[in-house]
Amino acid sequence: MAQLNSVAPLFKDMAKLEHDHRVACQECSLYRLCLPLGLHNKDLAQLDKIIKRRQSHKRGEALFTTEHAFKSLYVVRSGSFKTTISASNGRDQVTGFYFPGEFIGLDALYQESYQSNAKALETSSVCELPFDSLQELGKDMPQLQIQLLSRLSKELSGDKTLMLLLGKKTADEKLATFLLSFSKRFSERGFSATEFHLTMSRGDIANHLGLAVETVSRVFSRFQEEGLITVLGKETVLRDIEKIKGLCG
Amino acid sequence: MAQLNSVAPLFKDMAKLEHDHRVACQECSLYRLCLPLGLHNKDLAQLDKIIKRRQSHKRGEALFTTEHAFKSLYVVRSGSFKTTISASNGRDQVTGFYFPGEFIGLDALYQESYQSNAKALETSSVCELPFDSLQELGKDMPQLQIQLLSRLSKELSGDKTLMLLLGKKTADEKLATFLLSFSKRFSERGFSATEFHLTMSRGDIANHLGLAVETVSRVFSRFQEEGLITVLGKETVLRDIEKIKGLCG
DNA sequence: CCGTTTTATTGACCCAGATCAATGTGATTA
DNA sequence: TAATCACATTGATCTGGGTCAATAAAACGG
Repeated sequence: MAQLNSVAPLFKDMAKLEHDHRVACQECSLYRLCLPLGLHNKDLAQLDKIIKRRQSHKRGEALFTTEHAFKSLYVVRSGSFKTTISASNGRDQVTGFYFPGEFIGLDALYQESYQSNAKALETSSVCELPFDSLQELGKDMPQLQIQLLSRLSKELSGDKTLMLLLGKKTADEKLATFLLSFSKRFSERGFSATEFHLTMSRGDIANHLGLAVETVSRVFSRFQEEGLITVLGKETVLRDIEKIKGLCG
Repeated sequence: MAQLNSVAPLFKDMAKLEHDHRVACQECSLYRLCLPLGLHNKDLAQLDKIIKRRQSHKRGEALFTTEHAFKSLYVVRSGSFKTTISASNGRDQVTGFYFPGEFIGLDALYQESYQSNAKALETSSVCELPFDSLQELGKDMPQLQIQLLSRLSKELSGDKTLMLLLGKKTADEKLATFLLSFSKRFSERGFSATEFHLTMSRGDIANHLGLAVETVSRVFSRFQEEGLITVLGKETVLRDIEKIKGLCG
């Protein structure tokens, strides 16, 4: 489908985020989206020392599961992840998608045990923050604690919004809200707000939004017929953002 | 209904929590459920100084709304509250119910503006923690920061569980889960795990669980027919906790 | 205490979205 | 490059729980 050719270069840009994983916070392109924001240079250097910059995870690989012992928080460095929790009967819920600069594992620190499973959606890398060291560092770096609190609070706020979505919105509203949330997050990261690649499967999207895969597929198709979007598999173009906004409820 | 007489004394005990609202943290019966847990006496005294112990709020009265300027976090001292967020079109979602010792307003600190509305479900009182002072105090009281992080993380974890409920559970499973969650929280507060008073309306319960009022009413009735519970308006007795557990999914 | 309003229950009916089924399409391996 | 497999789309049908409607029963205000 020719009209999607213009999108391709973007996905190459995306790959640039998979830069050398040893680069320090100071030079990291994610700086302004990440934990160190607001830290003084000296403090930043301290923080830098405790961060383990890790190998990349392949698509489908677990970053952690509820079976693993809690040791670290993670910040996405490149790529994307999903988190899930499971009911006793095997059903599970995709609780979130995570992009560069976002924290994974914040719900673990209450009981110091992972409450969810995190899995890479594509080849992805993370910065690992050993929680003990982070705690230690926080004792004489109040700004770091404040940043952490702020991150937790942000995720909390997002989750409440998701409760509204899951509890009160129709399938159309859910999809529209989902698309706009991604548009916002991509543009915050310097990518196009209207043309992007959805790294997760339709199944993951459906699960996250409390819908059946078939419903997601149908709504995508209908949105396309109505000229709101263009979809070709995972490549997505928002053609009428204003109208999509109007659909969010 | 005679079999509910035995429940009455409990609701009187409940009223005891509405004790003198000037009592200091050190003597407060909520101590072990509340923020100061783990603080040294000296620190506790410091914290005590910044807390504003406030008048009680009447049923239906707002503790804060998204219109109010963010100034404080609150801990429920007696009674109960609900929080809601609103979609643009007027629909709203009950995001949580809050009991003595629980924090309200944690989702506000990211943007330093309230993201939800909090309303008293009965005559209730709170301890007000001015955020500026709390922040200041946190700078040389790492244990306090850790407690705060822990509280946020706990709420986050609870919200993920609620996403699972909203996205994946049937009406029966939702109600069963709801009842058990209350049972747990009541018993943590020294009340009966099997006999309690639900302070919120059927409408609030329905909204919170993503159901219609009529459905909640019907499931309550059916659970009663099946001998799982006894309900008389808001008075509730769990008659077969094990079977209810089995229904949670 | 009574009249009014709000909240709860119960029944009858309906629909958004789930489930079932068939087919298509794209990735992965050899 | 064909075979396999996981994922996606589309259509047909079904159903859990929503909506509408009619009481009933609390809660409230005077």
